Amino acid sequence: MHSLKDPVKITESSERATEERVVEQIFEAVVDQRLQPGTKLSEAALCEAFDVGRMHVRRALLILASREVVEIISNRGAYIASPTEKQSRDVFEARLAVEPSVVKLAVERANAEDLIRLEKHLKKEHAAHDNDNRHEAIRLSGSFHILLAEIANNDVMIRTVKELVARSSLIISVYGAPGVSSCRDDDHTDLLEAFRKQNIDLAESLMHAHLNKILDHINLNAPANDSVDFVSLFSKG
Amino acid sequence: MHSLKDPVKITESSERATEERVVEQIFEAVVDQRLQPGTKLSEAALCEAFDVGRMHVRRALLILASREVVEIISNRGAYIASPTEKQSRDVFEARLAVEPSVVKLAVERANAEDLIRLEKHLKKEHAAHDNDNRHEAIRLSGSFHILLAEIANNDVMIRTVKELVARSSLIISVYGAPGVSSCRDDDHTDLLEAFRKQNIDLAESLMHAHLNKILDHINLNAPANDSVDFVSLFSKG
DNA sequence: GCGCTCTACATTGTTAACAATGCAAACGCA
DNA sequence: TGCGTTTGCATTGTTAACAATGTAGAGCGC
Repeated sequence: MHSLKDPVKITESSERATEERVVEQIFEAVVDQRLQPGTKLSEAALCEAFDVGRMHVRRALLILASREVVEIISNRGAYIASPTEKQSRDVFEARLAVEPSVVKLAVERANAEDLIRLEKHLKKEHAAHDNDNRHEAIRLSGSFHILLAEIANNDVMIRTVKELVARSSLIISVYGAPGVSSCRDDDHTDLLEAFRKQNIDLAESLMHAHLNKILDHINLNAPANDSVDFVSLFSKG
Repeated sequence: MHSLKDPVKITESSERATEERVVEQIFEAVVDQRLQPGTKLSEAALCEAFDVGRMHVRRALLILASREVVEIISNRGAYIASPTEKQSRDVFEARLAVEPSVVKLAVERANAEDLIRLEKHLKKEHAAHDNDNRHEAIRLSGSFHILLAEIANNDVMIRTVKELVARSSLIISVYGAPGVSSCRDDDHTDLLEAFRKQNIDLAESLMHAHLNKILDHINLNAPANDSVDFVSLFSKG
């Protein structure tokens, strides 16, 4: 068909970047809490919003469901997930297991350029906070953790952290103390200090403490399983 | 339509368990190396093998691709992934980060019943080894790690470990020393000992050592990026 | 009016036909 | 014979129609 005399790729790439793009966008909207748990994601609406066919929308929803960011109920549609208490505990347990290692690798591998990226990011975070730009602040707060995984330069960790950050946003929506929506108290800045000092142990323990602090603002009155606790449910208080 | 007088659910669940099933099966085949890297997964073949429609096959492949166990190339089809060196390093880095935490939680939470499950599993592993049942041995060796995540009772970790174990099988296929296909040297039994003693630190360090031992049998002659090393490629020897 | 049933509509799930692309074998030409 | 081209087939990608299910509202008996 087209040989040497056809140096230009015709289709460039129809590729399946389509659903990737949709997934990304929904992820972002979940992270900065523009999409709340329980929100229905109707196929028609998404088709219009992203200007893509129903097939791509359904495939995007399937990927999101496989990451437990979206729940698909047969014959009823797709909804932003509402994490159960068990799921919430699993997510933060996983974050406590993974993210200290992420930050360890990040400190080991960060170069001058990475430090600048971190600085710039923190400036933006502070700016968003000062301007009371809530969505932006939450988004940046989450993407700080993702930036660490990028500096660690590990694709598995990047993907994992992205998922866990998104789900954390949902957890905070459901169980979080009202108003408290992100790490406001500059733990992130302390972490940058640890980067500058190349102090791995410090960075790890800061991350550990940071995640526990987030967890402190979340109200998981943990029965071991997911059954409803009728006693506390009907006790006056 | 059907009200009180219809106490039985009609459809039981057409649900999307269809693609879940296909995903599971392919995962298993990858883990025990019946499916090797580069193997083409044609839609028609899978439709026949699992007796499902093309739609479900495509959706299953999409999920597998999102876990980087298969690679989908536009207009050419789906193939079992051939991990690059970078990807391989990422996978084992992630395992080293996650699995010690998994085993830590597992030891903390294991009850008598769990110990029995572990014992039974190890017996099967040994039996498979003694009978030179290679596929079975590899499968059990992988599912030991998954069993630990199940005992840890953390769904995120279960899903993560499943993915990492499957990808490890692919990595071993590509970069592993021939013949060495799994943890044969009873590190798993040592781990059970740590469970019995409820020695968390021991269990963590055993897991760490165990993963590093696997890594020792893998030949990642690591250039920092994935570009081909033409110098060594064309040097005699 | 209250509750139930039934009907009409909206949404999701599935299938099948069609379009586009890649691949391989046959052909032609030097 | 070797290389490039062409042509036909096999496979994947996309769309649109159809089937099935859920939902809301009207109708109706009590």
